[in-house]
Amino acid sequence: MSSPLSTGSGQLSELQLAVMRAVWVADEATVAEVHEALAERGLAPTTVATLLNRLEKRGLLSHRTEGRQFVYRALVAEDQLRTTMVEELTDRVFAGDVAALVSQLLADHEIDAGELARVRSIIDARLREGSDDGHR
Amino acid sequence: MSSPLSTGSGQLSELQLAVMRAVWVADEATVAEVHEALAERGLAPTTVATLLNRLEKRGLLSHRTEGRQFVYRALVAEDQLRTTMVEELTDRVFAGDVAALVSQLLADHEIDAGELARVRSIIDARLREGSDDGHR
DNA sequence: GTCGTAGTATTACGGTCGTAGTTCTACAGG
DNA sequence: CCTGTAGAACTACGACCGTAATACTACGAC
Repeated sequence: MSSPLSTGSGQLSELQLAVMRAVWVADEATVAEVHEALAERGLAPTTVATLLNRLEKRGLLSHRTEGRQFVYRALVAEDQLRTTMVEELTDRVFAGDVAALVSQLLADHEIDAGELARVRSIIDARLREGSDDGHR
Repeated sequence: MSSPLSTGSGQLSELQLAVMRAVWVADEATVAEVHEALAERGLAPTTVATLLNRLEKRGLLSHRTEGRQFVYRALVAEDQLRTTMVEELTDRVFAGDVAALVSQLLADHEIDAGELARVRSIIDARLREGSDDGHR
């Protein structure tokens, strides 16, 4: 726990997340590849380069030089980022009360029964697992 | 559905939320009162005034003049804001997959059995309620 | 060796946020 | 009437975001 995520505001914007996603799915990606992946947004290539640059400065990406282009890699896993962002929202908006957040989610959304059952089975598994080992 | 929240990025920072909270709990609050409520942050009174001002411009607050001071009121309910913010996170980070978000929450947190049971009962109620009326 | 060009580095600009100093205005006390 | 002062209005500034134009550099083809 020393990644830039734990160092405070791990909030990424939609766009930044999109860039991260492009890198995640490709595992490694050049500026051109990320630009291509975000093609439908109509961004200039230099814009994408700037984004990657700033993300690297934030410690979320790193790059190596291959030929004359940069190949970026993520320094944080998607799960980590998700966790951090969810956690921050939970703290900010629900004062850390996870159950309250879940309630809100369930209350606000038209979740089909299948999804609900899925979630419930997750909970059941958790409950059943009891505290036999606490946490992995 | 025409509040500023539905109009795109309803993301508020920690500080902005704190200000909103101060107004929400007081129902109406002067600059001085909000400043007082946020006292532990050690902000200058003018800073608080600026915050309130900008929040008003964003359409989240309004004020009336009483004597020589401003009395602010929230134009959006806390629930609305919560809903919007959670929704945005769900979309951004989980592509709208609420169940995935819930899974993540359950996986990442050490939620005590009581909380889990609470959440599950909410789900059960939902499931039981079936689709008898859909939504009020 | 010169030059086109791919691709990075630098710079920019308008917006917002956090933060607050400075200025203006008008009520209250003398 | 004059003035202190409370409190709002205006201005500011560094940081970061979205966006990108422009500048630079070096490889590859002649």
